[in-house]
Amino acid sequence: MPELPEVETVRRGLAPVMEGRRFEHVQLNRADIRFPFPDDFIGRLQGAVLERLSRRAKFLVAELSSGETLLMHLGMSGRFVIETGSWPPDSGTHNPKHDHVVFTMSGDDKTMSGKDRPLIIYNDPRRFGFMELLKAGDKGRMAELGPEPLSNSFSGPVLHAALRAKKAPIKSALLDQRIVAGLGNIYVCEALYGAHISPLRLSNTLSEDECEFLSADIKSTLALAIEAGGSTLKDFAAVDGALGYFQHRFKVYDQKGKACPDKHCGGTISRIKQSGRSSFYCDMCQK
DNA sequence: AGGGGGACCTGTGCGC
DNA sequence: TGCGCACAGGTCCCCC
Repeated sequence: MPELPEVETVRRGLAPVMEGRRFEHVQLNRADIRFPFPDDFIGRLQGAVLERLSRRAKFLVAELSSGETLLMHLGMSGRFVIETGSWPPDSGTHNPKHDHVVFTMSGDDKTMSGKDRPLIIYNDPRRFGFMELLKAGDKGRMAELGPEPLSNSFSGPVLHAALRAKKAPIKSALLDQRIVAGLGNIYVCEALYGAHISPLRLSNTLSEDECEFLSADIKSTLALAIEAGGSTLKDFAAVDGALGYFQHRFKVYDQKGKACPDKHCGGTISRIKQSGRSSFYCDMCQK
């Protein structure tokens, strides 16, 4: 999926065409993606105003005037495309085969005529994404999330405390959304490289200092990626189709066989499997 | 109870 | 060119 920086980039792209607008029409092209859509999904959305679009970890969180909250998760290959007019889009800019949800938002009367209302199209070839509608106070699938990495609730001491009782490799622990919420495979690899920590290290062996470095590196890696507009991967594009460019800055992710970016190191980036997923690292400078 | 592996899907890129 | 396999950003569920 889109990891935290990509979801934040999507949020920033969607906010101007969704916040303060009413769901005039909701179209579902199938009954389920990863999970079935909520009961009466269309009826509960149509007519409601999307008051605020925020983000928690990798979830998009839309607060509605009805009092309910729409959660949207992009899974591995979900993306949003903004169009105007009617579905299917006639622009030919994308294949509508995997368009699963189409939101037609109310127009801004000052600048848009009726037929120019924004269409927000959810496209997801692998269908690992999902949407939930929550009543007030219900956190749904966000219930177990750990601290938001860019907030003050996440720090070296907080990380150290969370890792203390964990025996799993640090790579697995950082992917565990209960430890810290929003990291995925790419940014875990990148942050561990920055902190000079091997993905193979067992979580409970990290010192307080190492946790301080690691938490700082997680924050800086994510902040830099958000600033760059999210990474561009095969299945990800910013909602307006603009390409991000953080991919050109990956130091280790998908860099197997390349020289360690640290000129003084002289190591080579390896790829190993951990819990069925690829880890990229330099065994010369990550210990 | 924590942790590892498989499942859920489609698409792409590679080697033969 | 075509086929088959490996692999892909995430999460959930089952089993040890």
